[in-house]
Amino acid sequence: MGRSPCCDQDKGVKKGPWTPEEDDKLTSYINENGYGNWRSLPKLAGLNRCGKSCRLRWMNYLRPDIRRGEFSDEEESTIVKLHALLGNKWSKIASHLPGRTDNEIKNYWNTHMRKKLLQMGIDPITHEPRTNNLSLDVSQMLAAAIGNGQFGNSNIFNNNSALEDLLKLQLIHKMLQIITPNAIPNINRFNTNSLNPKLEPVVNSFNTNSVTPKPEPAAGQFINQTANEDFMPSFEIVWDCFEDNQLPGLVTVSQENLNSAKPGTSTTTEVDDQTGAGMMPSYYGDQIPSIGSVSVSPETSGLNHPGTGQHSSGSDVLEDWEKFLDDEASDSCWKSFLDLTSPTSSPGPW
DNA sequence: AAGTCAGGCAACCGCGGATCC
DNA sequence: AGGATCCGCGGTTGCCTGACT
Repeated sequence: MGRSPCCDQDKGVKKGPWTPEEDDKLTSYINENGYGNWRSLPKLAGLNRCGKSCRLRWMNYLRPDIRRGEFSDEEESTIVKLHALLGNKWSKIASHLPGRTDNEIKNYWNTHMRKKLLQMGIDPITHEPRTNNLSLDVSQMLAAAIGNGQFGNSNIFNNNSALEDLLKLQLIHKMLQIITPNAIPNINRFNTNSLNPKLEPVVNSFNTNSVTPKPEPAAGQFINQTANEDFMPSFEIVWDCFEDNQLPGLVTVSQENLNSAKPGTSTTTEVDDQTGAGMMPSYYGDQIPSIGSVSVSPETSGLNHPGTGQHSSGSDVLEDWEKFLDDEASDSCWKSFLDLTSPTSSPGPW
């Protein structure tokens, strides 16, 4: 009845780092015979190892199609998006990155990308800004300036990855919201391409410039995002898997950037095929994107309402902002921005 | 030069679903 | 049918290496 004991129960099997000799034995055995039964493989290959260990070594290191080395911007972008969609499903994420292993992606995420997102003020778990939503309105300086291409040749977008650029842009936007609540347009989507960054604001329902105005809340009224539909902004949740390439609460990466990760393939199709379209509604059911998803009057912003819990979020932004300013590249970014927005600069769009 | 610390990564561990007997 | 085992996955550990003091 049943099977013989698992190899885990074998006594005296070697553990720890693999030697080149062991690698050779495993590689040559699999090259000759293939793999299938990992449990019996070590004995047949002449290895004093657990089958599990052999499988891991082959899958994560010895496989001929393994691609090692730095992750490209495109790969990073893909990982972030897939992680936002799938969570810590490293094997599923790896299946979209040819040559990369789940273990490698997991390690890369934990050591590099998680840190990077945190520095940018993004929660690596929820993929939402570690801030709350403050009132936005008026000047549209950021949106208009970039929309007019005035930043097109500036240093605001350096030779960073598209992801870094987008996250920095988002942080600037968030900071401006705090500095001048009610003065910055709500922006749902940041579209960019590597050469000519372009920002397309999706006007919020409470903006003075709103296209489809909705009733203002009473002064002092705090809006519950999910409970009060009347005050729900007309934000566009258009993250149809990868159709619009929008991270929840984050930014929209251009299709061009995404496609470049896997030329000639449609990421949207792949994800749909493997996860099913039904995944998205439940996802959004629990995690409504926050940037641009809520608009409140000046009176209802966290800055004016201690105790709403929004202050701590604001200080998070300040911390992130300090980190951002510590970044050398930010210097030139800020200069460009301040030059543009100072009274002595050439007339802006506002 | 030696000691300490932190980051990166390969490998192990434990769990759960799939499969076998 | 149900217990035993396999397989794959995600989380965690621990070693190695380079930077810093």
